[in-house]
Parts: sequence; structure tokens; C-alpha cells
Amino acid sequence: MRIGELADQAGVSVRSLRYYEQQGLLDSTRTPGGQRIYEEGAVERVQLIQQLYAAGLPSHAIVDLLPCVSTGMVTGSMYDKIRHERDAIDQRIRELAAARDKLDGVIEHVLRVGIHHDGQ
Amino acid sequence: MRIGELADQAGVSVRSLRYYEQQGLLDSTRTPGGQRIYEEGAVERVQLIQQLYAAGLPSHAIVDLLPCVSTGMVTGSMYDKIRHERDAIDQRIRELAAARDKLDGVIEHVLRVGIHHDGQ
DNA sequence: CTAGAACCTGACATTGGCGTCAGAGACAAG
DNA sequence: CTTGTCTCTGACGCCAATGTCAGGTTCTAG
Repeated sequence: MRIGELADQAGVSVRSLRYYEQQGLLDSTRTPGGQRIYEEGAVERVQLIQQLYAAGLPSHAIVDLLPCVSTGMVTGSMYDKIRHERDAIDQRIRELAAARDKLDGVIEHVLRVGIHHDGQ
Repeated sequence: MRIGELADQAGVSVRSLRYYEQQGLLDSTRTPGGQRIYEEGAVERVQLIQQLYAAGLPSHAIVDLLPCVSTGMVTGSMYDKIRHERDAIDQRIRELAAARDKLDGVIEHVLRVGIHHDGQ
């Protein structure tokens, strides 16, 4: 599959795919003319990359973790890193939940007390 | 209180406080000489700003929401925005949880099967 | 064979929150 | 008044992921 098709199927831009490759997150073979060719599995790999990006992991961390996550092969230091990133995500979830609860507080307050117009 | 003290108490940099002011998130009075003076409540306001930033809200969204969150005064359109941001945060939490579960899967796998050395 | 679509590399632009530096003014304490 | 610390503004830098543009090459359909 060529880069445009992978981009469509994975829902990311062509630019991003080239960037992922540059970061060592994704590899491809090339046609004799130099165009990138991907295997089927690339779609899921890209989606996994997106998911880890969405979790706020910087690309160098993803470079470290990806081999483990996709193959289940883990060395000791990798294992520590995974646990560390996991905990960081967990922490982040707690912060987000706190912020959400703050907004919920406002929403509930409004439901109890009603809308206060204030101009606008 | 002056800017350095506020920075200390709120746990952010002086630079950030000036930036918040520029974004319309924080206000101050000035001494005749032009130095910023903050009231006591500023500490909590800054912490709230930090919390919303941590939740991934861009500053313009925080500008919109802050008046409501801190005063409980809400107009109809503001209410919609709050609900919208709340839902966005909730969505983000779910994404993070999915990523965390992925890592947990690897961790569990390792605990079951053991560490695979693979070079390194 | 040829037109047009898709692709290539390389480079510069952007966004956001903040670090950091320079040069100048403010202010508290002695 | 002086000195040292704090503050001021303005500007540039940074990082990371991506957009975008230019100028050229490759592939595919007719």
C-alpha cells in the first residue's frame, strides 16, 4: 500500500507518516523509484502511534516503547519505562478528572440555581 | 502582594503570570511605579488556571470559562461551552485510559511470561 | 507515449506555553 | 543617597507535531 492510502485508512496526514518514519516509529520498503510501500499491519501501527501521542507521550518515549507494545518483548529497563509512563498517564487522568469535576460543579450549580444573565 | 510572591505561592514562574495577564486570564492593579499588585485571591485563581491548562484547554477557552467558574455567573451560551469543554475532557480521559490499558496489557504480559531479553 | 495524479526531498511556517536575556526603572533598608 | 533586589517591557528562542510550498520524479490509465 502506498502512503496516500495508508494516510486515508489510518486517518492521518501524509506529512505525519513521513514524520513518523523520520522519528523511527514506522518503517517502509521502497519501490525502485523510491516511493514508500507499507504492509497491511501499518494501519494498526499508525493508530497505536496516534493513541500514544494522544496520551501525551513524546515521540522519543514512543520510540522506546513501541517495540514492546507491539511485540511483547521487554527488557528490564524497558519494563521500568513502561511502568513509569503508565503512572504518568494515570496521574494525568486524575488531573483531568479534577478539572472535569470543577466544571461539573459549575454545571450543577447552574441547574440548581438557574441561569444568571449578566449581559451579552 | 507582588508578582514574585504570587509566583512562589502559586508555584508558577513570574513569566507565566505575566503571560496569563497578557491572555486576559489574570488582572492586577499597578503601583504608581508600574509594578503589579495582586489580591490574595489571585493564588487560587492561578491554581485554577493551571488546572484548566493541565486539562488541555487552550487559553482562549479558559478566558471564556474562567468568569463562570470563579463566580458561578453563567449565560446560556457560556453554559453550552462549559458542557462542551466538559465533554471534551471526558473524551480525553477515555483516550488516556485506553492508552494506559494498552501499557497495562504489556505489563501484565510481562508478569505472566517473564522478561524477554532481546539484545538491548 | 503522454497527461495527470501521486509521490519524493528539503525547507520554512505555525501554534502555545514558557525560558531567558538585555537594558532600564522601582523600591526597601541602611 | 546608595546598594542590592525586584520588577518592568520587548524580543528572541525552543519544542513538537504538522501544515505548506517549491521543484522535481514516479507511477498509472488511456
